Amino acid sequence: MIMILIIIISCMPETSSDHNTEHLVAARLSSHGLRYTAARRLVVGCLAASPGPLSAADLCSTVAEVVPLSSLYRTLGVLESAGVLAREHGNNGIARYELAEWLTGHHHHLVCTNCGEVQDVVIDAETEMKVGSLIDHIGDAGGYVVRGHRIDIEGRCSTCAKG
Amino acid sequence: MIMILIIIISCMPETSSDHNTEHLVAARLSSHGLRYTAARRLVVGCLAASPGPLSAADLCSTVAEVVPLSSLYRTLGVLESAGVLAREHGNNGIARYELAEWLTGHHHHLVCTNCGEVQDVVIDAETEMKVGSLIDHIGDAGGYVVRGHRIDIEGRCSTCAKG
DNA sequence: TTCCTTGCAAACGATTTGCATTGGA
DNA sequence: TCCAATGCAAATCGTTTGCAAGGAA
Repeated sequence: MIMILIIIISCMPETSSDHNTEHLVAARLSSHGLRYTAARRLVVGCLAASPGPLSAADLCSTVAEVVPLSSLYRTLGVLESAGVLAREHGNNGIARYELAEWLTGHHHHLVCTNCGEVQDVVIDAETEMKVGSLIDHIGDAGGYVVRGHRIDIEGRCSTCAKG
Repeated sequence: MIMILIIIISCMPETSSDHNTEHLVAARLSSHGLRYTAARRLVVGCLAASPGPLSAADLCSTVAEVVPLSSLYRTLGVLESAGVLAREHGNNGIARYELAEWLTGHHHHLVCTNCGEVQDVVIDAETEMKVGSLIDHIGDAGGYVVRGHRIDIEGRCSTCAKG
């Protein structure tokens, strides 16, 4: 089992920033009195390597051999409440998880209305600032104390647009 | 039972535009070979009168005496697939329904991160155009054929901000 | 008569949880 | 040793569906 784990981990793409992510997550968990176990590393690694948020089922297809479904959910729950992960719900009601923005940076989502794929997009700083300040004004006008925003851009991904 | 229905309907706020909505919905359903029954009128009426999307449970608390839960879900399903309603999922995974944008106009949502309330907001046309064109560019750059967008403004509603 | 609609109860599926066990610091 | 983490099975809960009865055109 440990060997399987090692194989899976060693097969995962790894960038230099991943090392930093690992370190930050470890520190965060430790400061919450939580351990950074193999299963948790595996989940964080998968999410760090993914171009967009993943559902429990998505993750399960990668980690099922080492992490049973119920443990996967528990892992996701722990990581979410520690602020390491963010959860969101697509239009089908299924939860998807991604690394929290303090780890990945602020970004938005391209959502394919055909195949359901979700892809991260980063907006250039200037545009983000423009959009952000417009949005903050709108929130204020509605009597809200604005804390943030989510933008989902809906359309057809390059694959589905061809069909 | 019919009397209860009449009482509930007659208690609902009704604006001049609601009459138009009724008419448009009736036409849409009819063109799909569907009937605009009392239960469906009731649901459409509730949603038209609401300042934001409602969950099945929200609706149920209003209509439970006349529409059992399973029928409510069926009603919502039929109205959605006829394009009368749009479904969305809050961060808790529970489905919320609202009238489709061709009935209400394009709008966005203020989401209270504390109490979960969702409120519609309309952005003035000029701002919407600016934001919209920025968003379309971003989608294009990501290889998407952009069809629309959703903006959720997150913060604390005026009630929760006081606490 | 035909077909849409309804209601009840049962089924589903994603997610959560109780409990006993394992394992790391 | 102590407490967090795990695995299994069972429970939850929002939502869907099969089937038989009701109702409008």
